Amino acid sequence: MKTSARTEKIRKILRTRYTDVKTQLEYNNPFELLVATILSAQCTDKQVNKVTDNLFRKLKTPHDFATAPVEIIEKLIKSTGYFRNKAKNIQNCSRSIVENYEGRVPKNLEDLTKLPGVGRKTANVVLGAAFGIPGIVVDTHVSRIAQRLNLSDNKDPVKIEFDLMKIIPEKEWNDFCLHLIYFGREICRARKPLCNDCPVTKLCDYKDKTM
DNA sequence: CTCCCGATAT
DNA sequence: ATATCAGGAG
Repeated sequence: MKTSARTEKIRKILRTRYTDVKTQLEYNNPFELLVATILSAQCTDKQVNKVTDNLFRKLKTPHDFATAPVEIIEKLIKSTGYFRNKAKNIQNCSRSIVENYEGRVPKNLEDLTKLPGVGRKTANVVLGAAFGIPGIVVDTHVSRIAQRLNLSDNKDPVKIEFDLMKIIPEKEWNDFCLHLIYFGREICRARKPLCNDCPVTKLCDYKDKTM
């Protein structure tokens, strides 16, 4: 089967299975989403929501985060892991937003990725969810599934990003990645993927070796 | 490449 | 005990 036809079928199956997808992160504005996404590195969304609920009650604006003692931020986000790096990054990120962007989260990839602690994955999450700007979000799920479904031969996240950009219509970029993420959590899990329950198994050559 | 790092599932 | 969780920086 041609790659495009196979990709089309995969997209359709996932689209049908997962309607109305969105990030599980809880936020009230672009800045909160940025902070929540930085916190979500190597951490579940659920765990992030647990701390941001309280965090955003104590600290609201970029200015609040820029001027708070970093130890306070560390304490508030500790349970998300990597708390020293994340606290420092969130603070420096907030300072940059205050100093360089008039207190507003920039709306383009180039400026976003200049912020400390913000890579392409985080930037694309914010662009997509907060501003409706299309982007391919390559996280651990997207990376894993792109390889299992043979949508990309590459292991480098940036190369995967560009591979997917070529085979997915731009308007679908955000939803497609969310579909893969939902699919990755439910079926195509890192450990013990549920190949027997998989809706795209006929389009997939990957077979779970642990079964 | 290594380091950062707590919570959870298996 | 170990792998993994919507990664990024040095």
